[in-house]
Amino acid sequence: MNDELFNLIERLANLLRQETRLEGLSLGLQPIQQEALYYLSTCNRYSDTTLAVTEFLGLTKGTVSQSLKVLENKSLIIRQKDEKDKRITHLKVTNSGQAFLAKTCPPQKFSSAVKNLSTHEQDETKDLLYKLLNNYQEVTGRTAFGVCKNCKFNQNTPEGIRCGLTFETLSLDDVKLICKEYST
Amino acid sequence: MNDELFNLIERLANLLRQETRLEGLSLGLQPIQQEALYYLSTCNRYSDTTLAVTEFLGLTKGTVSQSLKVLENKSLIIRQKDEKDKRITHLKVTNSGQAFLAKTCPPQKFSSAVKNLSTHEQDETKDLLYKLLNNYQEVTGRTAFGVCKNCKFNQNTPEGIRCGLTFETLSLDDVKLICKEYST
DNA sequence: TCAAATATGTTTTGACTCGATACTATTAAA
DNA sequence: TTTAATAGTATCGAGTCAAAACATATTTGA
Repeated sequence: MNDELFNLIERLANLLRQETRLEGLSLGLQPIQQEALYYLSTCNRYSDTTLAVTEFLGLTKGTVSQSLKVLENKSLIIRQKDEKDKRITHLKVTNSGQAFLAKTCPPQKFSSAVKNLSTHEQDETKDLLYKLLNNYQEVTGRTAFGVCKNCKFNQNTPEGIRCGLTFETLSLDDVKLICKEYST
Repeated sequence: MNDELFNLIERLANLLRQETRLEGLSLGLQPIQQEALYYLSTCNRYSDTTLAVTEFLGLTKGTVSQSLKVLENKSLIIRQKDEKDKRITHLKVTNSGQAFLAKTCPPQKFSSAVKNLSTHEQDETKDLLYKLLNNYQEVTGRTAFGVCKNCKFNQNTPEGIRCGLTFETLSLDDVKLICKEYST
């Protein structure tokens, strides 16, 4: 059974990677670079660093550093030094980066395939994969990476939404993003 | 929605790849080489060629040829010339190849994660991913790769099970394997 | 019948990925 | 104030990958 699930996920991932390779051809972007760019477009301001990308992709920081350099050279991201901690550099997706992602991510044929499932099936698949991923992340002991508003540190106070870790106020857009400190 | 599904599959695949990398360390096997070996252990005698592996992994035949050379050098597979068509070479997994796969494929932590789902959830996930993969393969126009016994060419005659394409008799083990001619 | 087209597969080349290691700079801790 | 930890970059070598050229074997078709 886990055999079959393993096989299915591998094959879906192979197809995705293949389509991603084609979509990235126009800008000369490799699959892994597109994944990094996509992640940066979905994460919040606590999670837009080289190290966060490293944990998310499951690679080493040296490797990721190189991929990010490519994205910067192509003006798809820009670097912003952190105000308080000068070791940290924030990575922000530029407008042309957003434009590229809007066209290519998720790949068109994948979206078509998803649309051929019923709405109920789509929801069901999402829930189940989410459970599986959570289990897997727990077993491997990795950073969970979840959506801010579902996090146990997320506090809805009379003065607005707040993060219980940083004590900063969060906007309605903020809480939709992915955070590396996510915990349940 | 397809955004979320895309993201989930990518992340599961990243974790799998990472674990695969670790598991392959003992034999010096790269993730893609392990995937090829795993495929060869699950496919039938019509689908154990360089070209079939190429289609399955979605790479080019030159690339795959190199990965297979590594597997052969490590005595995890052997080559068998086809009797009828001398262009074709069949790739068979050796005993040590099978032993390696039994230990590492699917990765242990992934299996643990799957076991934390209920039996019903596991079945449900499998069915949904199977549907999604089928849709995706259809949209991309790729070879489907399905299990022999579910194929429209599979014929259950009084003289035994037969393939309607090759007209060869199939054993009970044969029909459990993956075939590149699979069609519904 | 026999040349042209097609199919299976290998080899080579160059761009890129990746982990490992060593390195710099900044911050935290003892 | 040393010492350790954190964030990140640079370099190296092994390996992936697509593309192209190549070698054989089979099929097609005039």
